[in-house]
Amino acid sequence: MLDFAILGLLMEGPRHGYELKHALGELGFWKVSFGSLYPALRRLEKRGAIEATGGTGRRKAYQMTDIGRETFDTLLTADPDASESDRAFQVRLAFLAHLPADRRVKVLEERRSKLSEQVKASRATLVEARTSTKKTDRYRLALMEHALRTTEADIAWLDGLVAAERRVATSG
Amino acid sequence: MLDFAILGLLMEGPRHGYELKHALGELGFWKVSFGSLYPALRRLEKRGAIEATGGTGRRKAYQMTDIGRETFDTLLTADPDASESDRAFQVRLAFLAHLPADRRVKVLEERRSKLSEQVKASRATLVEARTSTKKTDRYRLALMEHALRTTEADIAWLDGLVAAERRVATSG
DNA sequence: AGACACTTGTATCGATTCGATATATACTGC
DNA sequence: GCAGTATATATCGAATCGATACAAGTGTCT
Repeated sequence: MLDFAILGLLMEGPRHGYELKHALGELGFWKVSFGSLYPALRRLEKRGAIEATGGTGRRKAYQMTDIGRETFDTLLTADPDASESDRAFQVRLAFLAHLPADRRVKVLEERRSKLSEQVKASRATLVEARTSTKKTDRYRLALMEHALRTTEADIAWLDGLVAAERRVATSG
Repeated sequence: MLDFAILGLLMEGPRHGYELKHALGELGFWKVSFGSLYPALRRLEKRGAIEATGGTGRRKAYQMTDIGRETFDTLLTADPDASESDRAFQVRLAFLAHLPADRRVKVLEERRSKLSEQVKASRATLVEARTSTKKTDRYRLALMEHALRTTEADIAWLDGLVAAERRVATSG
């Protein structure tokens, strides 16, 4: 998953570790640690997916290999199973532009339907908590409500993305 | 952190592993894996913070010990450093009721100020991305905007909690 | 009654990721 | 020339994940 993210970024040109960390951090949903990043780079290098090209000074720039491009494409194309984590989806979305335009909406809609399930379950739990004889702690109730509202907001956001996608498809 | 969550739940009475997992999952922000949970239970047991009491059938119910209550109180009272993760905050919030009422607002406000910082940084990055010569990928832009809006919503939510807190303080 | 699926429940394995820390150079403002 | 910050790579131990195994209990269809 980190591997996929790294490969995605390297698709646009060589980068060194520090740069990769910041590029990922800028996306706003994940501050990768060096303890994850450097091992991941070595992992990818060992698999032959990336290779180090001399970088200026201390820098060690990495670039894609043919194997890397293949790996990226495989991961990108593999249809996401139901157990995909939030983070995995967001990473996938970050590189969705690499997927053929006609397959993008499907990714968004599958995510949407997963979140809808979550909302359903979440609502049921809330009702349960509110009507239960022994009343739930108010902070925990607040957390549950917040989680629900956040997921609903995520769905609305996805709807916006789908709409934008269709707009681009018809106008382009 | 998981340890703290487990202790917090056990403060309200004995539970077995499976129950703990579901109770945490219901909060909506964390589906703990068994691979985390069972080792955590063994960890806590070894430290003497919890002890197994016979449970029905296969079940192994755990309950707090004096050491456990001490540990929980220490973790609860320790003021959260700046590097506290999202999850750590949410867990802390779940058990905020155990903290004396007059100290709760401070926890919420510290969290708020941390998120405000994040928003500031996030806005700057967004402006950068939008005005940059080479335009940022539209999906990545969407992710950045969404992260920003989510954080703003979190802040509004916290404001609501603070308001509720003060209301309770004056009325009670 | 027997067969089947599903939920409940504990447990462990390897791999990933985190958070902290070490180390050192480059640049920036005073 | 000095302090402070940003840049940069690296590694360690511990926490967590995701998958999987195993098995008892519960319901339900025929």
